[in-house]
Amino acid sequence: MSLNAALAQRLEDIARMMDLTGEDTFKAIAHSRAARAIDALPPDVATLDKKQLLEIEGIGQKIADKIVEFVQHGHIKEHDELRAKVPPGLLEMMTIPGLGPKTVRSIWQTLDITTLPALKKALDDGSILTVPRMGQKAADKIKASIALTEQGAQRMALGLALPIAQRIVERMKKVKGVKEAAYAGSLRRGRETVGDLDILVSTTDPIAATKAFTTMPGVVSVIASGETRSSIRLAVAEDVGRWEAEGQRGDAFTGPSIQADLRIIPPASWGAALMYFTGSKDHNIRLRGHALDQGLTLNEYGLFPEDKSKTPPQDRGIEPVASKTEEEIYARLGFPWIPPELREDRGELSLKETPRLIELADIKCELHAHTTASDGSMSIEELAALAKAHGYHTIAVTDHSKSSVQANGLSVDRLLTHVEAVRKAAEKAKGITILAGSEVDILADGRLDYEDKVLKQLDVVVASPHTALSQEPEVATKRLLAAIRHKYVHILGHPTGRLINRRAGLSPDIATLIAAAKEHHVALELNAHWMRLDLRDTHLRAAVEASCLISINCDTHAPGDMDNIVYGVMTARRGWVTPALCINAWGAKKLDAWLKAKR
DNA sequence: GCCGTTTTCGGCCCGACTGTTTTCAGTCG
Repeated sequence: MSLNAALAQRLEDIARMMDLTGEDTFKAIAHSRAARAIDALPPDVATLDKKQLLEIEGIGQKIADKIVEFVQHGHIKEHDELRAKVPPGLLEMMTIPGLGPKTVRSIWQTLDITTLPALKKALDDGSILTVPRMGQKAADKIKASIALTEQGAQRMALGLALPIAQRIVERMKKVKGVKEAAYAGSLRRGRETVGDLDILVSTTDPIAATKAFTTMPGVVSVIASGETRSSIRLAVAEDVGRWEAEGQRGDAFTGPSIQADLRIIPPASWGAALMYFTGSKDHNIRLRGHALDQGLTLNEYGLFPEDKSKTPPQDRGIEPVASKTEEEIYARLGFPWIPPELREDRGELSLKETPRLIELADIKCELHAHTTASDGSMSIEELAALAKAHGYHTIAVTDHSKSSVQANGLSVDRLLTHVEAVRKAAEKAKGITILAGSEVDILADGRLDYEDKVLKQLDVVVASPHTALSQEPEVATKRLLAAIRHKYVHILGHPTGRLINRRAGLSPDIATLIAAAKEHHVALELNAHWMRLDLRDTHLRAAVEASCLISINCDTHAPGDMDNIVYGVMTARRGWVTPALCINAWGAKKLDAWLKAKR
């Protein structure tokens, strides 16, 4: 775990323990906000002095002192003191959906329950019912929620969630009375994982839409169902690398599932609702603040004049000043339209105009792909045909190097034979450039898996770490720096080696890598596979600020893999990547000149 | 605890749904 992540965890724990001890809620919120700010921070906090810390939004004198204390001593006194007061099991209890600080505190003080097993016992023997405001229904819900958490319900990867959401949207569009349907939430913002699916529908027949939603195939339970909102759990099943909603299941279903929420939106409020439910929460809070500054109030029904009344304006027949489209609401507040991927309260409201971020149509080549020579499923010709079908001008054949034994990596002899075959295919190919390259292993000590005289013969070299992915951050930084500084390396492939929800990967000092990559004209890869998305959004943002080159690649092994570019582009946009900085968006000539400059 | 183009004090986003109440607290997003 990186220092930033460890610190963010401490601050978040402080916030949660404050909730539990009945401390001022706003104090807890402030710590929680600071935790998120630290978590999204590209530079290592240890490299920042107090003055720089204070420049970060949401960090003031007190929290800055706590950060300095953590960096210098490895712990925070206030954290230690709270830990002494608050049993650790309570924090675990609070991770159960539906169990908030008030309820956990109430259970703690009434029954002296401080662990999850003790809570389960109280739920089973009925003693939980002696807690104030705790009835049988609430107890049943908590019980079901614990069961769900224990079976490992975690945030679903973007690449698994998006196809499911798209299918639900298509289904809802066919329901009688439905005018518009769309997905929102973190999925629309392109986050690497999503907790649930937010589906928005505007319709003349809310009852039909609600019924269609709560009874569609795959629904295992209906969590809530009202006039404007319904929540369900959907069973999902693996299907050729994707997950999809399965057929109807009984109550006993305990397999993987995801929550989906339906919101019924009045057509006149479509833009306001889309904005509201797209979030992020922090972006919305920031926007509302700006609205209040201008004597306006913003909710999911629109932007209204603020008049301090307790009854919401839409319930008093007050006309919004903007509500139909996102564009008009942003414009009325004095902002350009902000692309969903940017709405994370990371400075996007300082933009004077909508930035020209990278788009799917900008991608013109794939520079990291495998064939049957190593662990891919396509021949050179099939790979080239696929790239051509995607409208690309160039495809790079980059099979694994010799140390990747598990991936049938190529010995020097096999590589040279393979390069011959690639060159022959390139001569015959029409309308596409085929490059001979390698995805060469960066060995644990930073050396590359082939000698220089071999690498020199290749058109493109992608250097990637595949083993020793638990190295200490300092060792990993040195290792990757060595690869970046290597004179024949073009691209640093999936730099951290992480696998979402499965493997943390390396935690190198990203700022150092970015500076070196910039200096040595090396592109940092954003591996577009939804299991990787490596580099991640915050790293990319730091790279963009340093004008470092980015390469978005699908790491293609099989025909469907090139479609993962969607997730790469979404992630790149979250990192504010522009077409100019993305070498895959360059024309063939510019790319060729850049590649040859290293030979 | 943070923050400030009316503020260094007094605010801090806002609404839906559920369950336990009988007018509202808690949680979520």
